[in-house]
Amino acid sequence: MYHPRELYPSLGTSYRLGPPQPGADSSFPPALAEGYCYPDLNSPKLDCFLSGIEATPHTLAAPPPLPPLPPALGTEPAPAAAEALHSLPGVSLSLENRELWKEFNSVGTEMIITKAGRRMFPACRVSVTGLDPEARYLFLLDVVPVDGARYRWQGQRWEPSGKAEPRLPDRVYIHPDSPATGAHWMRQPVSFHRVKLTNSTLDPHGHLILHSMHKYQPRVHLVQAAQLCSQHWGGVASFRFPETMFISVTAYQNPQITQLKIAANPFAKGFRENGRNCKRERDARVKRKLRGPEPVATEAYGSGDAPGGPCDSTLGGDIRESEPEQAPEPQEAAPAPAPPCGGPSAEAYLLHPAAFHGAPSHLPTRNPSFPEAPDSGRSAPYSAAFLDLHSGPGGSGYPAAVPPAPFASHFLQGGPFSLSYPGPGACLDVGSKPMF
DNA sequence: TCGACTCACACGTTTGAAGGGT
DNA sequence: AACCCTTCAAACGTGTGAGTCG
Repeated sequence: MYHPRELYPSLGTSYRLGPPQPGADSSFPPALAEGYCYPDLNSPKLDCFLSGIEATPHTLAAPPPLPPLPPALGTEPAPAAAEALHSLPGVSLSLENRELWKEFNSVGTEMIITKAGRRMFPACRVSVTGLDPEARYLFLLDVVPVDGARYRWQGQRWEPSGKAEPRLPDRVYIHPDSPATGAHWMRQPVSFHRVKLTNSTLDPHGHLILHSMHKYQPRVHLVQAAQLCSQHWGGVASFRFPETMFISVTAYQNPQITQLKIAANPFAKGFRENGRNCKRERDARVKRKLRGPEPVATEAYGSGDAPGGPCDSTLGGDIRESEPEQAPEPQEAAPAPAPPCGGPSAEAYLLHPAAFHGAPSHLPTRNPSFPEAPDSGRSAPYSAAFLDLHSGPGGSGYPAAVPPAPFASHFLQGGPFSLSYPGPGACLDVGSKPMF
């Protein structure tokens, strides 16, 4: 694996990547292994469809040492403007519901994962600026392991308790509006509330597959794509927000998180203090049941807005994100009647996103010809069964102002992209190392 | 025995079809 | 015919707690 700092020494030392710093985070303790290198936190985990881009795998240099981890979650200062880099100059992302995330993060965010798939709450909701209004972009979300440890709740806090499980198939969630114009994306916040997390390794629904009791970091990727069936992808930028880090669980461990979720998530309204599903009411129901038939409840059941209950301003946008008035212009989103695109290509990605969501018939298979990454501890990547991303010029249709940075080569080799501060609190990642 | 996981459950929210009015 | 609005039922999203598994 390459590290951008080695490839591009001019980036300096504050590139945000590295092992946890002891004591840096009150909620999430440092990983077990001292000096553990983040597997690929700072590289877009899109190798599920990028790994097959090149016919022959790279010969890898020894992994360079990694710079330190970002400081405590939620307390991270804004990165220095000159340290970020990507190939979409001027583009910045900000986390819309940052306060809510920070509230969860201060306790230690947990995300339920189930066999059938569970939504993330809070959801990643970002607003973007600096896009070319005319150009088209894809918005992607993925979740990568933060370290090589498995965690256990010790009553008061999360403690590392052993090595992490082997890496699972990498999956990427594609925002349903993709591809859409920059104007569309900048018109309103972009919400990923439909993303579902699962612990089912054979999940057929395309949910993001995670291990329980592991720490993860969501990332948002922005990819410039000239058109729906584009053979050439343009600039790429990847963002992560430290406050969105979470531990995946099958049942909540920290009661504080449970209370926060109930308070903030409208779907859990029934569990609030005055809800019929709150513990007191449920206990009462059980007692009544034991005594006899439950009388019809006629008491005025409150609106569900518990006193002091949440006023999650993000929910409206999150949940109603796909409402008609926010739906893209027909020619913008145009996900429906797609022209036939033959052969493996980026078109396949756009036309068959399920392939990258893990639909059974399209699930990429491991490519044994690719050697295992030397420093990641991960298994060989999944080959791109449907994508053959062609780099280079020729009919991309990109504005001249945009560097002709082919998607594939960007992720595979990195590049001397112009620098741009990603937005308040956001850490901007860039694919600067080969994926295999 | 214990921790992690699964499942059924009750309840609230969201969604979209159906119907009626203008 | 084309809208707009309201109603309603089904689907979906929640946390809970009992049961299961290793």
